[in-house]
Amino acid sequence: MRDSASWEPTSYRTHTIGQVSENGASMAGSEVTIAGYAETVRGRGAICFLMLRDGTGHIQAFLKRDNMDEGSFESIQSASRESTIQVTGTVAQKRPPKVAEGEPVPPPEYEVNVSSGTILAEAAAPLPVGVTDDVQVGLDVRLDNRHLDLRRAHVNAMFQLRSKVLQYGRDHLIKEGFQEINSPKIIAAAAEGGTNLFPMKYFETEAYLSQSPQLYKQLAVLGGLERVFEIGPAFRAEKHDTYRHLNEFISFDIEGAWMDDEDVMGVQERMIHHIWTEVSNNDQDLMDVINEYRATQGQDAVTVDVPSLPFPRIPYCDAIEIVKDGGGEIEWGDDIESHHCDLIAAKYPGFHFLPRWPMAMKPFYIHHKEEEKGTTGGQLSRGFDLNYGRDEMTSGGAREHRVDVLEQNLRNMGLEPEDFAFYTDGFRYGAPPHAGWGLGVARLLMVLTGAGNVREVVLFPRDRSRVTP
RNA sequence: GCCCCGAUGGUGUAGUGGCCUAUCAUGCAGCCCUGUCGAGGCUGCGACCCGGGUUCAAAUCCCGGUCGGGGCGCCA
Repeated sequence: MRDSASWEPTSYRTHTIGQVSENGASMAGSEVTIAGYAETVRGRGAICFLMLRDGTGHIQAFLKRDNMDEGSFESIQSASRESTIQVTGTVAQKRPPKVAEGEPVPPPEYEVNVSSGTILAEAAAPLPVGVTDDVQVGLDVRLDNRHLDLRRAHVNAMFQLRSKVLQYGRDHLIKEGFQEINSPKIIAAAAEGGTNLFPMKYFETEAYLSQSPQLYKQLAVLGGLERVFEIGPAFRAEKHDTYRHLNEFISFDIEGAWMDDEDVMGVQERMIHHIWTEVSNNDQDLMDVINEYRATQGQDAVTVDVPSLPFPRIPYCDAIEIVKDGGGEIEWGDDIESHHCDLIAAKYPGFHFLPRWPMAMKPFYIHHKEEEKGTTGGQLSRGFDLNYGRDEMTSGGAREHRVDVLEQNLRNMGLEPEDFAFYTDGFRYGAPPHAGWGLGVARLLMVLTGAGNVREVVLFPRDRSRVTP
């Protein structure tokens, strides 16, 4: 539940439910108006218990037929679950619950003795997914009814954590001198070869949805913005169907001048360290809500283990050896696949960088040094990944700032430098060496919250077969 | 794109050719109970994805479709 201590009153309430339930002792006797969802309504003829929930807490409203207008008493008593209800009344201490012999007496709780109330909007029944039911609902049904799914405490907690993660990440980057930018999402050409783009009609011409801010954040740095970051959508028209892929996702990107791959790996590990530290210090209550739910599902609790710095660095050539030693079939030059990552993760649980990939496997904008060769003599690059377990979180690297090499790289990959003139022209008038990375926000959230599917931590996910709601 | 699996009330499930007029939970409706609080008790409501086929008989077996799940590829 959110901390609402500083929230101002609104037209519909004098206090949040959190403000009342957390300050019951000092507020006892004062009149409040609150509003929320009806979590349960227990009627007993002459009296009625209404459990109300808003985004900040729960509280019981106590209704007595003699104390209020009979019509509104009747309507609230017969209200369906999840209806929104506004009540006005006096804060008072609840009668303590019966406890078994020998059990500890719980601390005093407070309720609102209602003098008037209104149903703001009746909820249809039955609910397509229960908000407080024990039955476990399939993900697809939940996503079809995300508006109700979000009312569940642990789902709500995940999205509050998401907001916190972005906040802490922003705070850290700003502290390191990065400034936030927004790059265009409607573009004329592929930013990187390889991934499929969604075409769209743009007046009389054809355009595409951007699959990465890559080229634009580089242009911002070349232009002198020095250190930039962007948190924005990326679109990929790939027909993948896995727990970790979506066709629209939020990419957390940075780019910095006068930096190489090692420098931006440092930025990344410090940022993740900061995020984990802050969550650990400030948001354990949200983790508790998630863990309460996990316990009901027989899942282990997730803990916020602040990773130590620096993160391990396992150069590509070493990673190949680890996979081979673990019995995996792989050769230098092969991609490191998910089952290979399991072998590496067995040795390096937690976050770990995989730097110095073969140049042939990296996009044209990745920098390489001619003298850096792999174990079989192949050209290495200054591109890296950040993995956690078997999952890739980040892809990044030092960028190629030599325009002649950049154009040769394009040609090597079967692309026409002329098609990228808008980009390569940015390198013709003095380009600072620079580096950066792109981080999948939802993948990071999966690690933090223990979510087994990226869709859990995306509000309205877009995959191959889902464009609604 | 490839491989494997699945579809039963609103939701989650039991079910392995006849015991199915289909189980249980949750939900919903109603009744009982004047302080409940995971409320409780009683009564009721509500389902075999669609289209073909096999069979005396199909929720159950076969084929096709649709939708979903898992794995892989590709990536963040």
